[in-house]
Amino acid sequence: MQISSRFTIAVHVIICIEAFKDTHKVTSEFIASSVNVNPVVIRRLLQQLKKAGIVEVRRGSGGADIARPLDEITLLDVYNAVESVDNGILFHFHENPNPLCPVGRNIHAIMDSRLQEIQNAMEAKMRAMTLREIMEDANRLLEL
Amino acid sequence: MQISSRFTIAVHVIICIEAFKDTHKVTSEFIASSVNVNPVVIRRLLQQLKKAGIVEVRRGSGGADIARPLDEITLLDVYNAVESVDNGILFHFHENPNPLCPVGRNIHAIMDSRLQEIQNAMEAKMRAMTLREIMEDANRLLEL
DNA sequence: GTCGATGTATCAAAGATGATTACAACGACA
DNA sequence: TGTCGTTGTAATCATCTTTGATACATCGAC
Repeated sequence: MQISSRFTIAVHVIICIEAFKDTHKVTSEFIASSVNVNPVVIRRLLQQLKKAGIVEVRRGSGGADIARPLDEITLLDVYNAVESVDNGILFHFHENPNPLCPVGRNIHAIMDSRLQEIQNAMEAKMRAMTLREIMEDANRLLEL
Repeated sequence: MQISSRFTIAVHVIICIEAFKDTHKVTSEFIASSVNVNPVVIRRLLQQLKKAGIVEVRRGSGGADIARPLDEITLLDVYNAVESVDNGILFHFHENPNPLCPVGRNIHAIMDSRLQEIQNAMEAKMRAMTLREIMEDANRLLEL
């Protein structure tokens, strides 16, 4: 099972907002045409990013801005803003292991800390990547 | 989006096979009652684990065994056996970014290596956890 | 040949995703 | 103040994935 495209789209959205902030009014429709999805999908994502304090969106006049310095936004912030489900637990556990079986009774005690450790490793990597680094790479490519 | 319960169920299945190998015939029905799912779900999982060389399943007489030493089976082996989709790519990318937009044209170049790095961190953790360690923890709990 | 179990097809139910339409509310500006 | 472009959001739909469930041919041991 894969992590949904909302995450990669969200990064795409942020890069667009930053890259075109001086030359275009970056509306949901503008972003949607770069990502190639429906504008409503972008608006919904922008709402999630706004709730997380990552972007600001202007009603009426239209357009969006980044809400805080790029080096204070990590990929984990973006991920949690748009993907987080069920208290941010990555691994879905089968719901009702049989308490009458010794294994069923103890499977959580056996696995929970390990699953958490795996998730921590992934999140640590994401936390170490800031939008600033990503934007620097992007600018290098966009200028060519 | 969460990783499906197939992964945690698969680990549960393996622990059951190992824990009860001397005292029960470990059939799909037996395992299903510990996990609390339909036996067919277990049989499908056993097929995936068998294809990965992790378990052996006996037709006719019934029952399953672990196919190789527990310290040569990692959580990553189990994960790949039952969850792997789309060449093992964890992050689903939006399909058709606009090649006429500089950002759309370069989004893969900007993100692919970073996404891979995140996935690598997660897989490295899983590779470092063997079924042997897990079984040792399990035995400690099951004996109480 | 019987019997219990596996291997697998098929269908249904439920949940998530993303596309799309529609429209009220908003803010800037003439 | 009224127009206009845009956002915020609801509603609906098709599609996909997961899981549950039934059914049954096939297998291996006895």
